[in-house]
Amino acid sequence: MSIESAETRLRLLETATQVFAEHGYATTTIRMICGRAKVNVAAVNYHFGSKEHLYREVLRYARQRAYEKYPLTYGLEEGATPEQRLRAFVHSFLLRNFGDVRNLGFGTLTMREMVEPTSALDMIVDEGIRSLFEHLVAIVRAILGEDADEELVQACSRSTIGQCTFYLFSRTVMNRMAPEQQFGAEDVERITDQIMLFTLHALRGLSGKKTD
Amino acid sequence: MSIESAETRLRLLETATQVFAEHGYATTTIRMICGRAKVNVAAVNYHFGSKEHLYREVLRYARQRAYEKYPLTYGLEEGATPEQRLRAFVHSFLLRNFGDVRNLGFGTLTMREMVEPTSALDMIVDEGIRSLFEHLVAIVRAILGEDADEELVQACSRSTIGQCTFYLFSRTVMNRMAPEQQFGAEDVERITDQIMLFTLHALRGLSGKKTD
DNA sequence: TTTGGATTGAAACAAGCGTTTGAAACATAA
DNA sequence: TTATGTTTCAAACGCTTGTTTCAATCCAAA
Repeated sequence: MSIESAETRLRLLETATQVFAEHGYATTTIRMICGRAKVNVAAVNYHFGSKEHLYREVLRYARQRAYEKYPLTYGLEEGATPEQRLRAFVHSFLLRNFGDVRNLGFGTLTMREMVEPTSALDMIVDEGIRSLFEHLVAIVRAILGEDADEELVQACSRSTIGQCTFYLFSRTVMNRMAPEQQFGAEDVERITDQIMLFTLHALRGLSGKKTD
Repeated sequence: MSIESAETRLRLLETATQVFAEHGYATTTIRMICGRAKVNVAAVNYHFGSKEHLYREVLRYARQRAYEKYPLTYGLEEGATPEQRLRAFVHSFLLRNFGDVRNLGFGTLTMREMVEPTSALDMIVDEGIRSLFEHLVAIVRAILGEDADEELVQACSRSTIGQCTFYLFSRTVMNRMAPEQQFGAEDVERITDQIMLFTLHALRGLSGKKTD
């Protein structure tokens, strides 16, 4: 494979990430992607085999880049407290999913896949979401106490990540309801603070208790 | 319009609600709907004008039926406390959005519209979500205290509804990660309890404080 | 410079889409 | 029964889709 061929492939990957994120899998056409990437329509099938294969490569590509830049322990030092690790989790989650124009695609692509699953959802779950959630559960368990009821730990983990995903899923609606208050990259710090404030009060109040 | 014509129209509406909820607007074809409803493909354009007009009618229809059955004050008596009103809000939200097979469509349709907006999103926001959120904000303000910082009230409202929407948006993923623990209509009571437990501890902890 | 596989490009392909057509079937009132 | 407007139906319309074709072009090795 020549250098130029690799460049075409990469340009297709980058462009397709944007277009798939903007329009979703079904609505995106190969001609949209190729038009914006300034390559021939046959290039997708030559380099990736099909629209679906390109899409799967896009998902991998976006995820890898997002986690490289913002790992689960983003900005964390050795021997951090559970509270610090929770903050790093929330903060990196927000950054990874909509904190940067350059990896804008990842959060949107994942979100779309969750709402309108293609065959690629299993890949996303197995290669990302599962370990993400387990990471969170471990932190929540550490805060609640190691002997906390498992169902309570799970429920609190869902409540915590639910607050985070809200800013991803409800972005379009919130921006329409309160256009003066956008939720973008520059608001990540403030949102992190608010989620932490809410969550830590809840977890401390529940610490050492049983569910129901 | 004859009785049979009205029946055809209604059958199209019901069937279209299911199919749009299952596949989304773009992926759904008129032939899918008409095939399942056992009417001719021309019926959609005859009774509704176009696929898009049918879709908008479906959104109205699903919303009206869902709110009729589960209003914001579902099961609430006069003079209820803010905590009781919050519980009714969470409970009715869950029931309305995925608590019943008969109004399965509403939550899914709204969710899809939020992630992949069509021109109908403004309608959804103006005729439903805006007042829903304001209703919640009023409750949260009552719990935090009337002189609570407005930004804190807003943030806590987002954290609260974020927990609710999680069970809607992340359903596909949660069911894949833990197939033995499904989140369906029979789990609404338990989920309501868990959200309330988490949220009330957070709100009580924050009561009377300022955000920073 | 010549050769041969890799890559690109314009054009065409079959299939499926939303929509339209016009005749047939139906229902209702004179 | 006849006349009139409504509703259904099979078929076709024009268009877009993902994909394929095959000649033109490129580029490194011989």
